[in-house]
Amino acid sequence: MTSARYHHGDLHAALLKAGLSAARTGGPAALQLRELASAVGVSPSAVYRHYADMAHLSAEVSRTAREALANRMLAAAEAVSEVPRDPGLAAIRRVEAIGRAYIEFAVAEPHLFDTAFMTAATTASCPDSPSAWDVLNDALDALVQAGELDVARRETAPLIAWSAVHGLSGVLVRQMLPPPHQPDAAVTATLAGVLDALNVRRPPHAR
Amino acid sequence: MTSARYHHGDLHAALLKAGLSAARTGGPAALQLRELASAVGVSPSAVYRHYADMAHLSAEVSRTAREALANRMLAAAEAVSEVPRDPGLAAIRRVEAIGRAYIEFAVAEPHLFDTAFMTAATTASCPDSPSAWDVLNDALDALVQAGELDVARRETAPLIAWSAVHGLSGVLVRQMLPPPHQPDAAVTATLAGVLDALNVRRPPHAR
DNA sequence: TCACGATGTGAACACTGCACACATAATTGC
DNA sequence: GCAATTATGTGTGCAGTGTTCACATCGTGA
Repeated sequence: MTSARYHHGDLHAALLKAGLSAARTGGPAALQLRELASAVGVSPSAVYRHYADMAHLSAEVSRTAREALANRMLAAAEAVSEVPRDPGLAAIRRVEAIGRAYIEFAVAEPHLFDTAFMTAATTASCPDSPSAWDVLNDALDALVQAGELDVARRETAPLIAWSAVHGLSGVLVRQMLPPPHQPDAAVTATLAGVLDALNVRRPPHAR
Repeated sequence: MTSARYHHGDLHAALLKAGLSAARTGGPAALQLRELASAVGVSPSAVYRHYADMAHLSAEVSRTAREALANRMLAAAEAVSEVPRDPGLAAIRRVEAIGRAYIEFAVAEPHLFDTAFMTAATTASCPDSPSAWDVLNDALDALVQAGELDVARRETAPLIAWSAVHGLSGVLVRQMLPPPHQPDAAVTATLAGVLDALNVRRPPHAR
C-alpha cells in the first residue's frame, strides 16, 4: 500500500467511514461534503464519482447508523441466557433487553441516533440489512410462541413498544425533561410500562 | 396604515408569521433568512434588527409551534364534558383526549410538528407560555385527585405517557411503519396501552 | 428645527453543494 | 508490449446560503 497515490483505495467506504465519524460527534449537521472530502484527503468533486449526491451519502451514513443500532439490539437479545424451567422468562427478558439496548444506544450516541432517524421514509428505497423493526418483531414472535403474549395483542404490540422506546429515546436525547432528570429510573419505568401495556408478566429481577 | 413605506410596521411579528407559514409547508429546512425576508418584502439584513441570528428566529418559530400544540391539547381537554356521577371518568377521558390531540396535531401538521421539536433543549432559555408538558401534568394531577391514578405511579406517569405519545407521533410523521399502515388503529392501541401502563381503568367508549 | 436613535438598504465576505472541462491512473483490446 | 478506453481525482466557477458593515432613511423628542 503506497502512501501518497493519485487514486484512493476505496473512496466510497472511506467517505462513509468519515461520515459516520463526523455524525458521531456533530450530528446530521456535520455531514458536509467539503468537510468529509478534506477529511479523507480528497478534492470535493471527487465525492461525486462515488455518490450521486450529498443526500445519497447522508442517507448511507444514516442507514449504517440504523444498522449499528439494530446490531446492538440483536447482541443484547442474544446475550440473554436461557432459563432452565421457564423458557417464557427468557423471551420476556429478551424483549426488555432489546428495548434497553435501543435506549442505551440513543443515550450513548445521541448524535448518531439523531443521524439514524433524520430522514423521512428512506427505508423503502434501500432496506437496512438487520432492521431494528425486524429484530423487535422476531422477539415478539418468540414471546407469542412461548405463550407469554396474547395473540390478540400481537399486532399492536410492536407499535406500542416501538413508540414508547423510541419516544423515550428522543426525549432523553433532546433532553426534553424538566430538571428532576433521572434517566435510569425513566428507562426502567418506561420498559415496565411497555410490559404492562402488552399484558406480559413482569419478571422480578429483569436484569 | 399606508401601503409602501420605508419602515415596516412590525417586522418582528411579520417574520415570525412568515416563518410559521414556511415551516408549515416545508419544515425546518424551509426556514431560510433570505426567503423569509423577501416574503415579507424586506432586505435580508433587515432581519438582524429584530433577531440576533437566524437561529434565534428559528427558535422562536419552533417555540410558537410548540405553543400551538399545547393549545390544541388544552382545548381538547376542556372540550371533554363532566360526567354526572363519575368525575374520575372525565379526568381519564381528558388524559386520553390530550394524547389524541397531540398525535392528531402531529399527523395534521407534520412539518410544523417537526419544527416544534427540531432543537435540542431550547426550552430552558425561554419557556413556552402554555407548555405541553405542563398541560399533561395538570391532567395527571386531576387524575390523582379523582382517585383514578395511584400516587406511586404519579412520578413516572408523564414520562410513560409522553414517550409513547410523542414516539408514536414521530413514527407516524416519519412514516416509519411497514405497509400495513393503520394510523387510527395505532393511535387507539397506543392510547389504550398508555392507560394500561398507568393502571387506569379503560373507559368503555372513550370517545 | 434639528439632532438622534431606530430601522431598512446594498455591497461585500466566507461558506455551502454542485457542474463542468481537464488531468491522471488503471485496465482492456490488439 | 503498446495504444485506446474507462475509471477516478483535480481545479475552476456558479448559484445559493447566513452574516457583517458602512450608509440611507424614517420617526421622534429636545
